[in-house]
Order: sequence, then C-alpha cells, then structure tokens
Amino acid sequence: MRYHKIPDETIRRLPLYWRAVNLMSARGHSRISSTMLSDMAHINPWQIRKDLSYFGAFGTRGVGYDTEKLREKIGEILRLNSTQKAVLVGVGNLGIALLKYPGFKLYGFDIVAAFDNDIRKIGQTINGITVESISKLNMLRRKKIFIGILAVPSDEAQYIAGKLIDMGFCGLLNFAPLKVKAPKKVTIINIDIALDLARLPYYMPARQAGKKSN
Amino acid sequence: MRYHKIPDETIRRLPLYWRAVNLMSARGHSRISSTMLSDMAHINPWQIRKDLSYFGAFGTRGVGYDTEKLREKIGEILRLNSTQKAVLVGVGNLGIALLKYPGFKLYGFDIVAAFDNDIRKIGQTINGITVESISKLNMLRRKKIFIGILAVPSDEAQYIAGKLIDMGFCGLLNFAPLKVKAPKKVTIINIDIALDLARLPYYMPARQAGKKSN
DNA sequence: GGGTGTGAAGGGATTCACAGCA
DNA sequence: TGCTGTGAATCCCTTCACACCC
Repeated sequence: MRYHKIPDETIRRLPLYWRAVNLMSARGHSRISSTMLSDMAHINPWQIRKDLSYFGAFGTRGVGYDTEKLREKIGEILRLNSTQKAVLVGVGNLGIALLKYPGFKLYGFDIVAAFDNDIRKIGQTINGITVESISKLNMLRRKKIFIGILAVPSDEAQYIAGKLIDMGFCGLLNFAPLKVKAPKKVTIINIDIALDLARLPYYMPARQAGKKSN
Repeated sequence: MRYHKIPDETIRRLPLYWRAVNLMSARGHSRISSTMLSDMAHINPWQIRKDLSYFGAFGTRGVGYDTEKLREKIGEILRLNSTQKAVLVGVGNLGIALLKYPGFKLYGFDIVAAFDNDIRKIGQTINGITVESISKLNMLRRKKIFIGILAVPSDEAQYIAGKLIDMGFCGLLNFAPLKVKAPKKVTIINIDIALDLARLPYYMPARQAGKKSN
C-alpha cells in the first residue's frame, strides 16, 4: 500500500494496539497475530491489519508479527518510544487526579511541573510535583516541553492556552468544556466528560432514561 | 427526510447543540439560526441542519429555529429534559473530582450516591454525598437509578460493572482503561484519558515530539 | 432576500475476498 | 496450511446545491 493518506481513525486506534502489544511483550510472547490483538483490543483483525499496513508491511505471512518489532514500530509512529514531558495547568480536583493518575506512564508521559493561580495551592507538593504560580510559567521556556494539560476553569482555558502556545507548546490536552482557538500548527485534543455522558440516555431503553424525576 | 438511520456521529454532536441552545436561551435569544449555532459549536451550518433534520423539520424557512422549541426538542431526543440520577463507584482521586465536577448539572445529571470499598473513604461526605460501602450497592435496587459512573481501578471495573448490570443498570460511563464486557442492551461509554493523550505526539512537529529525553 | 430542508454527489473508512508468502 | 497485505466493493457520513417556504 503506497502513498495513502492515513485515516484519522487509524491514529485513534494505534494507542490501543500499543497497549495490547506492550501487554503481550510483558507476558513474554515473542509473536503476536492480528487475531490475538483483536481479542485484546476488541477491533476486527482485518481492521488491525489494514491499519498497520498503512505504515508498511512488518508482519510475516503465515506467522504473524514479531512482538518487539511491532512494539518498536508503533512507538515510532506515535512517538512514544521516549519519555514525553508534559506540564499541568490547573491543580483543582481534576488536576490533582491527573497528577496522581498512574495511566500516563504506560505511554511514556511524565508530568514534570504543575501550575495554579490559587495561593493556597502554590507550594503544595502532589505526587512529587510542587505546584508553582502561573506567573512562573515562563520558567519553562528553556525546558523544551511542548505538551500541556489544561485542567483550568472554562473562562481561563483560552487565556492559559494562549500563553502556552506563545511559549512554543504545540500539543494541548484540554479538559475545559469549550473549543480553544489556536493556530493550525497546534494540536488540541479535547476531553469533555459531561459531553460524553450526555449521550448515554439516548442509547438507553426509553423506560429507564429520561423519566420525570420524582 | 424519512426512514433514515440516524448516524452515530449525529448523536455525538447533539450534546454540543444542546449546550449552545441552552446558552442562547439563557442570553434571551428567542430565535437562533444554524449559522449562529455554527459559531458556538464550531460545526458547519449545513451539518447542523442535516443533523437536526433527521428528527423532523422544526425550523422555519427564512427565519431560523425557535430557541425554546429547539431546546425542548433536542432535550427530548437525548432525554435530558428531566434530571438523570447517576451513581458513582470508586471514590479515588478521579472519583472525588467527578463528585465535585460542576459540568454535569448543565445536562441534568445528578450524582446521588457514591460507593467505595476503602474503609477510610466510607462515611466521608464529599459535596453532600456520603460515601457508602460497595457491599451496600444493593440498597439502590428500589431507587430506579440506571446510570453508573465507574472510577475504579482496572482490575475491579469488570466486577463492579457486572454487579451494576445485574441490578438493572443499563448505562455506564467507564473511566478504567479497558473494554468492559456487557450484554448488548447495556450501553457503555468509555473515557480513557491516557489513550487520548497518546495520539497527541503523532500530530506534533517531529522536532518537538518524541525527542530522546536527556 | 434569507434561512431551512433534503436528494444527490462526493469522500473516507470499513469490510470483503483473495493473492502472496512462510 | 496459516496469517499477512491489499485492491475492490461496500457502507456510512459529509458536503453540496438548490428547491422551498417565511
């Protein structure tokens, strides 16, 4: 397969494969087939094969994929093979949960600093990170960090995002429930918890969802 | 437009419209056009019109949509017009953040109970909710609650989900990074924070993402 | 004129079916 | 035989263009 634009959906699935392959690697499997991956990631085997084939043919026909090679390859594509430093802004309830969240490590993410403008938060140490004042964001300039996690209130999100972008940040994970405006070179991934929850009742049986509350 | 299957993507966008319409309603606009909605939700006007048209024609040509009517209608489709009771299981850092999260209210969600199996958590009151032991989940049976929010560790998620489903829950919001197995009648929406973050470096300029950490 | 509603066209992603190779 | 790799077919969603009605 040559000269093909890679579907966005494929990129969305790759982290799933990465996780499955890592697990298989940890379990000592040196070979892995698309069917095994399918069982772990809950994605059709042909979908997996097609996704992987966008990046070249690194399996062996009749055999499967070499676990380590596949791990290395997916990591290379997603750029997860080396540690990614990230910065958290907003140390509220959500921010604290993120600072303590163990799941980032699996993908090589490391939150190395945290900022807040609440005087009561500044100076606190959470999970080894000491919270700094937002006015000290500038101290990041020479640290070559490009990923920011925004856990600030909606009305501050745009302002903080702007500051980070000015400082050279080009990847933001935004938890505020609004669309942050940014130049095209900056990638923003939004996680809006309530928005996802909001479509749950639609899929539920009518009798159970949407009852008048008594 | 008749007899059309409604695209899943349309359902995914409806909460966005709901939020925009509510905001316009609060601001006192009695009429709203697809262009105005577009500005707020950052979705093309023709996409909005098509999405809405799947459910009938409730705009007025040459004029736009009646704000209240549209609000009522979208709320009816998503079943957000009446308060939705939900239950939280897992009062760790993330669980606490969710209990205090103000964003659910906008969509009419109300967390009415919280459960954990950590003895130190049980009895604590967070945001007006007293944490109960998981062994007391049964007390929900007659309360007619059908939505559960799972903020438990991965290795407990499947077990807890099973318990809730046995009790008649049919909508789950799962934060554990794994696919929970459930009968088809149960809808599970997954939010996997790290998974979303994991594709950020892919979109970033090569020079900035994936550098060997020094 | 102005904004909605919608069939039709276009574009993308998924699924299929099978060729190709160990 | 077994499993990957991939063009082709299919399906689904988005976008367009314009009919329609205020």
